[in-house]
Amino acid sequence: MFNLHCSMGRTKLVMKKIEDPTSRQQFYSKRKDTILKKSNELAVLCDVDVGLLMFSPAGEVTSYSSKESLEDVMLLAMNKAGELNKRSPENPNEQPLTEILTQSKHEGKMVEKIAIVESHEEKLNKLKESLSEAQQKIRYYEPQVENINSVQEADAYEKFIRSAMELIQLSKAKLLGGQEFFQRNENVAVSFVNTEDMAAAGTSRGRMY
Amino acid sequence: MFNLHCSMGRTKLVMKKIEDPTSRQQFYSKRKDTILKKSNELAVLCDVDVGLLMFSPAGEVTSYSSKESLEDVMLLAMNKAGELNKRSPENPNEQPLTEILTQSKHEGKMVEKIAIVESHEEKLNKLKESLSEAQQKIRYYEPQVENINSVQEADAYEKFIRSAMELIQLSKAKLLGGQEFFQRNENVAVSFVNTEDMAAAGTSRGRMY
DNA sequence: CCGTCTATTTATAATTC
DNA sequence: TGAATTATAAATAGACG
Repeated sequence: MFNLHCSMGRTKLVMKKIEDPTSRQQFYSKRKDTILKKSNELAVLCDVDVGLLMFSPAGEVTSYSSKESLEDVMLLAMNKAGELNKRSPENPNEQPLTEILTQSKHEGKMVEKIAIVESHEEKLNKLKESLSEAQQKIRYYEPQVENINSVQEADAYEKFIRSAMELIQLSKAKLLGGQEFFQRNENVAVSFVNTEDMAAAGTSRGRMY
Repeated sequence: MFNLHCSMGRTKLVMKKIEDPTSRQQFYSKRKDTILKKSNELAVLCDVDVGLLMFSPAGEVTSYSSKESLEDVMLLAMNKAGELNKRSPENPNEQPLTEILTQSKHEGKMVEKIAIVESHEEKLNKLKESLSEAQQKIRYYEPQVENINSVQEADAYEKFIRSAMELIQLSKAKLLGGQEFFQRNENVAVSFVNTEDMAAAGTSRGRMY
């Protein structure tokens, strides 16, 4: 139900607490630096305020802020939040623009993500279906000999495969000029009797029997 | 001396404010998501507390915290040491941070959603691969006559299909007591010569000529 | 404006020294 | 053990639609 993996490098990691303390601390140190670096890049390149707090597995605090102190950034956010609380009492209908912007953006994104998840679920199911269908079909063409228990069953498989063979033979005949309908190959001879079977074979695609 | 550049991709960027507002906003959006994701990874993999606050160029606040609220993380840090207490806020907690708390929850859910999307994408890709493989195989068995342009091509298909037929014939022969290897059917006769072709057909999958 | 693609750079897990 | 190396995955800038 959740993201199982993350990260680059030789292999992917499971999104789950690293149990070995040494590895965990090592991991933390590296990743912490990267996040710090990227936070700083964001703050500088976009000229925005960023505040960051991280606790190491040992409890050591690392903080970053684009302003003098992290508190300044927090206060900014608090003020922002406070602004959102202000409503003009005389005009209850009049919502502060900032509130509309921020809230709707959040909601919008949530809805968007949920939509993506749903669409993926749909795609997944369709794909699974297609795959299962395709694999079923392949079972007809590549039957497991040990699973065939009767001549009738074998005949059913054979019929199916024969339609494919007929298609090819037909194709070859056409390519050779359509003159010799009965083809002879180095090591295989196939003869056809009527075209009904061919037609039937041609339309038998998609559904099995 | 210092890091004058940053980033991956086609070129390096100068560590300086992006002047074009559109580019800046675009840059912010992408990078913000990455930092959120990585912060979450750090929190989960290392089982530590992380708090993050980012302002967009437009002033929109994005927050993340591994705890219920960013406030919790902040308080943790404040209790930890005076490191962050350079300035004691003149209006301490005059405004409860309910808004931030709410936003944190939103972001937390966002992270979760993003994770789901990613795991789905992974599954999707795997399925697509399997399906494409299966369909490729089926193309050998159900060639589109109109797409076969040479006898050589037709021969390749034929060999492939023949191996399936041989399997069936073999199976039938066994079921019938292994006496008649050459089967005769109502309207089609197929004879086999050697098994080399089968092997060849079996390995020729993937690419046609 | 927003997604997609691709070449390139970064980040980094595993491994080596 | 831990710093350096290597192989691999992720991030992402720029281009295109």
